[in-house]
Amino acid sequence: MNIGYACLALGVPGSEMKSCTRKNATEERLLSLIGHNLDALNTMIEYNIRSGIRLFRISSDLVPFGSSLAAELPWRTMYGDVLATIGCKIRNAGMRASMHPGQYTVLNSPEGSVAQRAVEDLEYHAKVLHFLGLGTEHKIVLHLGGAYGDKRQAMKRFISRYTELRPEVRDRLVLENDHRLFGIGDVLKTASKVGIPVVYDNLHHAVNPTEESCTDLDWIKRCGETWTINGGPQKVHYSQQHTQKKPGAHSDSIQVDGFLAFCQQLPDRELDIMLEVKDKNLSALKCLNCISRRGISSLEAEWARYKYSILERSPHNYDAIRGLLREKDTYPAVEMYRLIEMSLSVPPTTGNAVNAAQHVWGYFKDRVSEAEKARFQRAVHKFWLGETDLRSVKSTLLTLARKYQEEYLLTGYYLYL
DNA sequence: TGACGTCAAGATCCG
DNA sequence: CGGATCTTGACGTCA
Repeated sequence: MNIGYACLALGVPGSEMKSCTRKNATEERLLSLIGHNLDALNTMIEYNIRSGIRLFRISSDLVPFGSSLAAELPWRTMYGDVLATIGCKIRNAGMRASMHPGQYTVLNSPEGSVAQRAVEDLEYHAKVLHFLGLGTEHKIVLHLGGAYGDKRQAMKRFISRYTELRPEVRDRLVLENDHRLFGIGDVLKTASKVGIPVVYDNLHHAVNPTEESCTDLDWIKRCGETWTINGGPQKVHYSQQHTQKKPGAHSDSIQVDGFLAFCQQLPDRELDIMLEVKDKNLSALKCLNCISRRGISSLEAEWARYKYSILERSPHNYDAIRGLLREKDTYPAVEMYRLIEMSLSVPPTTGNAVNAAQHVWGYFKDRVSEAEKARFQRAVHKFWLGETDLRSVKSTLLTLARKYQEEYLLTGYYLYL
């Protein structure tokens, strides 16, 4: 079973994507952005391989305005080497990549120009995967589109537009249920008419269920039948409801117990699970560490990345986790992540937050300029007085960590959580 | 016409 | 001036 995350990685220096607005989008600028983003993608792929993550969604913004302004630019030739390198790494690692145009790519729109732009957008996505040298098991996930007051008609229009797509696009396209209009029943009905594989999204289903009273497992089995041999293993999307926000909003992190319960009822066959969650790779690593025994050193590495975030919220749990990891012949993954989740669910007290920030400050306090020192102290002081929030203290520290290349802090989670 | 979702760019504010 | 923080942009549908 592969578990993956979408588009960007936290705590991976050099993986940041860039973009620009339409009015600043000269050819020159676009080409340089594409070069930068390909390097960033390469960095993320290398991180994934290092971390044992073998499922990854490539951001649609890899090529800014890829289906319009940049569509005719020679980025394939200019960046042929990086493209080949990235593709090789993905294939050699047995990693599966995917892409997912957003809610604004609407193939079934009654408006011809909207549908045409959707076609161009899908062609752009297929081009990225093709230029990377990836086979058709590396999919493009799409929603059915709009309803326009007549769902059946809208589903029919999707099918007719789908059949007109170029084979390069059609062979990669898979359909996902959405959280508002087309439930998994609608999607299966539509997809089965033309043989499109279906991605089941559990949270979309929870928010927008299909009439029939089926469990996640039932739907996953039914979707499984749509995945043929050359399409690769079945894919599902898994996410959890954010406890504060409106129904359908993704949680900040995947709760390990909910995830394990979901996994336990899965069919006994190959399945790729794409997590949709704010903390991205952090949850992917967590889930991987919890479903397979990856050695205590893997947990120690995780602890090193989490520890200041725990220190600022729960010094008690900080000690408890250190205690857990002291037993070298155990593998207390689930216990450790439960303690981490428990800690992260409460906001830091002012005193603990300042204490943790001072610990982190210790990494470069001897090297910084007087001005930087003053800036940090002022930020802490204002936070102490309640005049600003912790984010400003952390962003000051992040700026310093970048400037002084403090790898340990840049690859830890404290500055990003 | 604004909400929806998501990210970084761009604009502005501040010491 | 440089860095922190806020607002805007990009996209289409629907209330």
